[in-house]
Amino acid sequence: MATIQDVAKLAGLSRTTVSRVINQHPYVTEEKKRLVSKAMEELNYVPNSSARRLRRQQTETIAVYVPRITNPFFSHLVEVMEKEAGKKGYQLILCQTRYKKEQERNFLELLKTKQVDGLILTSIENDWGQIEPYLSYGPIVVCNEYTDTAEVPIVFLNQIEGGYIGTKHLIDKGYTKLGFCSGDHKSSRVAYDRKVGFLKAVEEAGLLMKDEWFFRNAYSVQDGLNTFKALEKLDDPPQALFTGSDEVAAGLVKAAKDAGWRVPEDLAIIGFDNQPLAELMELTTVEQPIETIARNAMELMIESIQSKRRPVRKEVILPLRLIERTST
Amino acid sequence: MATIQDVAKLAGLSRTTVSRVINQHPYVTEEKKRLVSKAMEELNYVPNSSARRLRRQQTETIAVYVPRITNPFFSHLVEVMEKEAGKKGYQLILCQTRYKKEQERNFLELLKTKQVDGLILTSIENDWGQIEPYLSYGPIVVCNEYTDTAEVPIVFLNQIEGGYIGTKHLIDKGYTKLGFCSGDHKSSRVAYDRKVGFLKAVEEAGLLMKDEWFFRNAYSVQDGLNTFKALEKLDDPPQALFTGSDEVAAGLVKAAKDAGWRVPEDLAIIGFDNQPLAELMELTTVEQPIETIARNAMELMIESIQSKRRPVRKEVILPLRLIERTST
DNA sequence: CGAATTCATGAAATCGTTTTCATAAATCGA
DNA sequence: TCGATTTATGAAAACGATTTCATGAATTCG
Repeated sequence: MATIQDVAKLAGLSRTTVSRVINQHPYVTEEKKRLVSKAMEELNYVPNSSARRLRRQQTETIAVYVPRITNPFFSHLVEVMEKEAGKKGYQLILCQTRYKKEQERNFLELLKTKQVDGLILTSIENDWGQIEPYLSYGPIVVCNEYTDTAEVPIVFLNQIEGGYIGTKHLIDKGYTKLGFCSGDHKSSRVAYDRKVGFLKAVEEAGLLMKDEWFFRNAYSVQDGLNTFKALEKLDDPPQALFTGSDEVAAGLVKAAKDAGWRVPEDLAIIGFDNQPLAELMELTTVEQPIETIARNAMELMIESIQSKRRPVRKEVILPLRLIERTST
Repeated sequence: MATIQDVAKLAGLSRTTVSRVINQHPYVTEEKKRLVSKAMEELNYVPNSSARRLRRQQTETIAVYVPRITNPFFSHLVEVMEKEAGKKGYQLILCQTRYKKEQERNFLELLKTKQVDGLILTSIENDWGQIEPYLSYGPIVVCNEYTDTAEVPIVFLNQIEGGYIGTKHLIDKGYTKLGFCSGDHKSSRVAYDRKVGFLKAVEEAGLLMKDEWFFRNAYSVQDGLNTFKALEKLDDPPQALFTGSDEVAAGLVKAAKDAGWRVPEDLAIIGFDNQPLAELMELTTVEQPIETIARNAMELMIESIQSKRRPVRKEVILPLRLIERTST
C-alpha cells in the first residue's frame, strides 16, 4: 500500500507539496498539481486513516448508544442518524447497552480513548453524575431520554404529555377502569414521565386506581403476551390499557384475541410510536416523530463536534400526536 | 489529556517502560510497575486510539453493510454481530447501502483507507468483480448473500431450498394456482434463488404458471399492501402467494382482510424469516436461523482479520425450516 | 572462573500524515 | 530602483504510541 512518501518520490516532489495538493492548500503550480495527481492515480494511493486521525486530532466517527437495535423505535432512530451522519462525512459506531450500566460505562471509554469524536445516548442506564465527567473528553448529545441538570444538547419529547393525551383519549372514550403498562418506571425517565401523565389524566377525571392495574418491565411482543396472561387472572381487570410500545400493545392484542376477548369491547389497548406494526394490528397509538428526533440529534452532535466549544444545555422539545385506530 | 510522556515523567521512568507495563511485556520490576500504575491513575491516563492504530496497524473496528437497519431481518443480524464483535474487543460501524451501488462503493473506501480492519456484506449491490479488488486492502466476509466465484468466507442459506420448501408446503396444502412475490430477482441473488426453488416445486407438481402471478420489488409492509391491490385486480388471481419477507406477507394479510377476503380460504400467504411479526399475524413462514448466521459471519470475520492470511473461499451453509401457522 | 544468557531499563526509530518554519524567487507599489 | 509582500517549494517537527536496538547488571552453566 502506497504512502504519501511513495507519491512524493514518484512525482519528484516533497511530501509537503503532495499534502498541499491533497488538501487543496494554496501556492502549488498547476504543473506540480498534475504531477501529484498522476502519481496518486498510478500508485492507487489513498491517505491512511490512522495517520490522519492522529495528526488532525479527529476521527470523523460518532458512537450511538441504543439498548437494542432490534427494537423498531431504535432501529428507526439509527437509520436516520446514520444517514444524516453520512451526509456530513461521519461514520456511525453502533453501541448496544442492553439496558446495562456496565456496558454503557464500557462504551464511554470510546470517547475517553478518542476513538470517536462524540456520542449520542438514546437511552441512559447510569446516573448522569457518572456520565458527566466524560464531557471533558468530547461532546455528548442526549436523545429521546431526559436529564434535569445535564449541560448538554437534549432532543426529547414531552412524555408527560404523551402519557396524558393517550390516557385522556381512553377517558374520552368512556373507559373508567384504566391500566398502565410500561418499561421500568423506576430507572427509566421516559416510563416515569408517561406514568406521571397517565396519573394526571386519571386524577383530573376523578377515576379510581388499583395497584394491580400497573404492569412493569414490558418492552417486547412477548412481554405483551405475558402481560395479558397476568391481566386476565385479575378478578377486576381494567377495561383499557395504556402501553409504552406498539410491540407490547400488539402482543396484548394478539393474546387477548386468542383468549376470545374482543378488542376494544373487552379490552381497549393503546400503543406508542406508530410503527408499521401499529397499522397492521390496527392499534391506536401515540406517534413520536422519530425522523425529526434523529435528525435533530445528529445535527446537534455534529455542530458540537465542529464548534469545539464547551457544551451548553439546549433543549429541543418535539410534539406527540395521537393516531386513533380500532384498538380503542 | 495526559500522554504516555506525562505518565513516564511522573513515574520517573521512560516511555518504553510505561509502554511495557501497559502492554504487559516482560522484564519490568514489580516496583516500577507500581510506579507506572500509580502515575496512570493519578493522571487519569488512557492510551490514544489514533496513535495506537497507526503504530499497531490495527483499528479493531469492523464495518457491516446492510441495505436498511429498519428491516427486522437486518437489525436482528446486526444485533448479534455487534454483540459478538464486542466480545472480541471490536467495534461495529454501521453502513446502510440503501440498495445503491454507489453508496456501497463509497463504503468500500473504509477498507481502502484503513478505517476498518474488515467488512461484512449482508447484501451485495455491485458485481463481485467490482468488490473483489478491495480484498487487497483487507478481509471481506459475505453473509446472507451468495456469489459463485468469490474467494472469501460466505455464510448463507440455501435459498433455492427455501423457495422450494415454502412452495411445496403450499402445493401439499392443495393449492394449484401459486403466485410469487419477492424483491428484485434480477439484481438480488437471494430473490433469484428463491424463485428458482419456487419454479422447481411448481414444475414438479405439473402446475401451470402465469406471468401475472409474479410480483416484484416488494420489501416492506407498504409494498405488501400495494401488492394486494395489484393482485385483487386480476381476473384470475392466484390462490396462494409465496413472499420473501414476513413484512410483505403481513401487509398482504392485512390488505386482504380489509378487502373482506379470508386468509387462507381466499388467499393463502407464506412469509419468510419468522420475525415476531409472523407470530402476531399468524403467518406460515420459512425461518432463517439469524443468530447462527450472524455469529458465524462475525467469527469468520475476526478469524480472517487475525490470521492475516490471504482469504480463502469457505462456505457455511445453514438450514431453513418451515413454521406452519394459520395463513396457509 | 569466565563466557554465555537473561534481566532491566532507556534512546531512537517507526507508523503516515499535516503543519510550521525556512528559503528563495517573483511581483508590486512608492 | 528598492523595500515589502506574495508565491512556490521543501525540511523538520509534531501528533502519541510501540518496537527495535543499545547498554549494563545479574545470573547461569560448563
